[in-house]
Amino acid sequence: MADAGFPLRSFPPEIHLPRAGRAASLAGSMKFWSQFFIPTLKESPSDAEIASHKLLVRAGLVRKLGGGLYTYMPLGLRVMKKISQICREELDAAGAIELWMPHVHPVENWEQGPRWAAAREIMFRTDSAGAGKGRSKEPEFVLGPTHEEVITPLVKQEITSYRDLPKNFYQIGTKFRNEIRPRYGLMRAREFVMMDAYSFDADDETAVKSYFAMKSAYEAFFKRIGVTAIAVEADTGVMGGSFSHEFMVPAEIGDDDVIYNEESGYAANREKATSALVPADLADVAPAGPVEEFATPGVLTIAALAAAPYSVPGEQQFKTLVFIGDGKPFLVILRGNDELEEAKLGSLGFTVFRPATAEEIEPVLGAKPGSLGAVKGTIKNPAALAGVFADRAIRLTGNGTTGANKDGFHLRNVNVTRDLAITKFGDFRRVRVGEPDPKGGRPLQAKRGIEVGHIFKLGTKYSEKFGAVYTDDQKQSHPMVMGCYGIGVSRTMQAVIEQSHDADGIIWPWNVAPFQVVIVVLDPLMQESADLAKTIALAAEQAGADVLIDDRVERPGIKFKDVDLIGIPLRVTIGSKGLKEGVIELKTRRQKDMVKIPVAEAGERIAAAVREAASRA
RNA sequence: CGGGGUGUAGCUUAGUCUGGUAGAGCGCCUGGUUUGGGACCAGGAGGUCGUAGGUUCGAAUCCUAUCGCCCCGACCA
Repeated sequence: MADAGFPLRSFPPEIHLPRAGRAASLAGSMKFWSQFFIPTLKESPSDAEIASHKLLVRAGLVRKLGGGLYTYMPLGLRVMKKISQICREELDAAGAIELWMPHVHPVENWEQGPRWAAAREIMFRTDSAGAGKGRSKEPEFVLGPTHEEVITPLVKQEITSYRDLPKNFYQIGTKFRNEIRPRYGLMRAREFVMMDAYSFDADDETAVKSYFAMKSAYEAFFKRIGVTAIAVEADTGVMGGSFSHEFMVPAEIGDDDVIYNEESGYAANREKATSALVPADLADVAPAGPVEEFATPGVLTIAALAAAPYSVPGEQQFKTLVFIGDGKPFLVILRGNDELEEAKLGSLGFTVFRPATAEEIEPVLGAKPGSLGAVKGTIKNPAALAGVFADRAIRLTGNGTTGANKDGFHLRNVNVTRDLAITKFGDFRRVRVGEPDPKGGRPLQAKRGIEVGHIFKLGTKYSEKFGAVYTDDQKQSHPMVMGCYGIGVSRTMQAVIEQSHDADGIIWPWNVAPFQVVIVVLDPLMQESADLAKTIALAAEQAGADVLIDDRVERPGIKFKDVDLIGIPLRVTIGSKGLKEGVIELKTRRQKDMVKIPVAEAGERIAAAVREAASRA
């Protein structure tokens, strides 16, 4: 068989640009499909549910090792590198400094930190009973899910003066979380790639500046990689801290609900979202009379009390929930028809909390679930309670009904201020679509989103625990004010696919495409095709594109299908049919139509197309 | 952790209810015909039916245990 002029691997050496003296870059490294490795699949793997997960596998970007564990294949790795590099550039521009920390942490760091109790569940750790395997004592290690417990002691050690602040350190690397249920490919993985950054400031004012500098860097980052991500107010969760934004990619398959109103600009994670349901100047309803007890045999639910013969509407009931926070029971009071937003209990300051069991409830309140209440004087052992926390919305309810803390009895004419033993009001209910938004009073809407980034203003939670203090110009010692910031790099790659694909495959945004130009050589054994491919590839590469040359000896259908699947933005087709007319074809992944370009102008025109695409990206 | 499903060739799967020679498509290998949107013909290789025990003359199939994976829920920096 004639190998004349091909495969393209036999390129004469002079067309390879010299490496010496060039900066390290992905650019200028054209690949030949026949020499590269892009194992595409016609069929979707049976364990993939969502489009982006199927495409990740079908396009040969990743392969699964086990649940939530993935190999990044050569093509996928190229995308990951590009996303990381853009992330790096934007963070550097914002003044952050890259470093690299171990991902294996001594467990002591975590035991000393503020969130060990809450975080240990999801952390991989060495077997503390590992002794007896040859060594009498095994040190214990955990795999880092993030690095506050490493960076804070480091900064404590290295930075002691206000002159060295502020500082913002970041790294891009592997993170480990033993997710209870990994799913959707890279969306929720056990091992994943994340950028994490940590800012240290002398005071609150500059810490806020650092925070918003990072917010801007994030916005620039997501814009550059070509993904729509919106910043929404978020719950601080286990991280703690004073405020927080999440960056969400809108997508049906997202894990989070974003509550928003387009006109007012309000946007928040449902866990954090609030509404203007309760007016600030709300006056209490006048009591209709003294509290009355009445028998409600067998009535254990809000719905049962709302039904005949009692007919007390849900919003006229007070719902009493019992939780155990750091070992002590506490109560949460909501309107009967409202749902608890459990994340909001995080603001109460407990390290860990969970719903109480029926056995735990009875000795404290004096009744079983279904007849519980918080009316003064009815609680069996009020001294045992860590507090009674009431959702503000219960103030909308006057002369309501609640459990009597006596099985089979309820109380009516219950009024919030007069009758309930409330420690503190707060926002604990889940908002509903249609309620007035807190910014402009317009109706709230909801959509699903994928969380791809998260920024927190942490305050001094970690610096105090680890003693990360500095001395100011008055010789006074203060804890540093911290912020922490994360971007899920691998998750972002999948979010891009989820947001940018069609029935044929992925449509990569220019800046993160594994290759920006693919040259489909339909007759790779023809010398003329091979020569032209070389010329065009060089021109495209010199214009700044990463070039893939499909030099495989395959039928055209297979080549076109593969190219669409892997989503390369610009496609140049060289075929004998076109060459007879003296033309090649140029087509974008996004558009169906193609333009014919005279062979003589090919290099120049392709280079122009590359420059144009790059300038638009 | 609770509920549901599933495990058969590299991939997608049929067969399991009702026990009796393990089948197909894709992919792969050989030869030929093809050649601008996942071709066709002929031939071929490839399977401890997740694993371990049990029932049976006989188990992919029935029973028990166990492991993996997927979905729903809980959970989720």
